[in-house]
Amino acid sequence: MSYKFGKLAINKSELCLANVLQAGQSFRWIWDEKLNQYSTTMKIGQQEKYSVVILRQDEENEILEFVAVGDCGNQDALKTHLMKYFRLDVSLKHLFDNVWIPSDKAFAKLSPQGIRILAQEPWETLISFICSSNNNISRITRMCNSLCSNFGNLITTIDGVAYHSFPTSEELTSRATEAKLRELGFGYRAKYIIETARKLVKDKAEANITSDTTYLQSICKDAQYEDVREHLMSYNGVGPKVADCVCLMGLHMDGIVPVDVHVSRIAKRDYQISANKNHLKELRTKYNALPISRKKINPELDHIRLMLFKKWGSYAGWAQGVLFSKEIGGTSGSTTTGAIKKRKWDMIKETEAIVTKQMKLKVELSDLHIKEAKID
DNA sequence: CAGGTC
DNA sequence: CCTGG
Repeated sequence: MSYKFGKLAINKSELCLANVLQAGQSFRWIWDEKLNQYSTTMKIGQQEKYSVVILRQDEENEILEFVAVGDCGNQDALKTHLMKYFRLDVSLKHLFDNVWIPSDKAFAKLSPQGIRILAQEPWETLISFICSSNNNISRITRMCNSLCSNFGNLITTIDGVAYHSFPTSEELTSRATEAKLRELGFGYRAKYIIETARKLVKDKAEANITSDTTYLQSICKDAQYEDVREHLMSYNGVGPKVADCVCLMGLHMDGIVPVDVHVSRIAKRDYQISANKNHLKELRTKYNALPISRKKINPELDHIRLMLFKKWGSYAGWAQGVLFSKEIGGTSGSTTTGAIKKRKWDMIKETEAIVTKQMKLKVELSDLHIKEAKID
């Protein structure tokens, strides 16, 4: 079967599919080794229905090709959606040259490798990262796909591969149980997923909102980052690390650095970040007013987050993405055969990043406009 | 132990 | 604590 692909000019140093789709941000892109393309299901634009989307980067590495299966009449909508999903309004070259290299020597010997932060669907991001706790990427990938195939809706089957939607909070509450999830190998996270889905259904009803996406976006409205994180941590299985992942990748709070063991190691080893008694006391006082934060936040890790924000600025989360990729190197993703394979780290030759027309034409983000959360 | 949370 | 590499 062949499709009519749309095209988007984008240099590989600005976007490298292998480096962003299989590096632990998203867990549901399927890589077809033979066709050298990626596919998944996603909601396009403001729609609630899921479509199968196929992506590939051509040999010259300067064109991103895309198609939504069975939706060929609406190529522009997909193009607009992908520009938001990949955040093509943000130039990595600009961040390297004008922000990170001048302020951080570690970036001087690095170059943009097409590693960027995605704007993912927040509900899927929340559940995916609940699954990520104390876990490895290949199992997280299996779990996310298991949620879709067991509790999502069948969208279509292509070349023998069945594509499902990511289940909504209602679908999870009505179709899944903790016992069933345990059988499927979710371990102790089974309870977190069920309870989070239930609470989201309840929260949405109280807010009179039907869409998971819209609801989670609505908690950012007129809210500071600290309040958004407090709200996210009201869900079971969501601590500061998971909440920050949702803020960064699901709610596009670009300055948020999720602090895990790796980032913590980088911070101490390469940046000599360490909190003194005053710092920690200040943070404890600050979170005293927020009952859940007070309970869940580790002041020492939160201090690292703040110091890295100070170091890297309003796109600190993106800087973390770059360094993190370097730290853990290649990782695994799923393929059409279901096998989890080691991924080759996709290095880019040192070419001058070309700011494409699409980059200059800043994407209209009107329907995504969420009041920028203030970060200190 | 694995990109934490209870 | 679940599970698996």
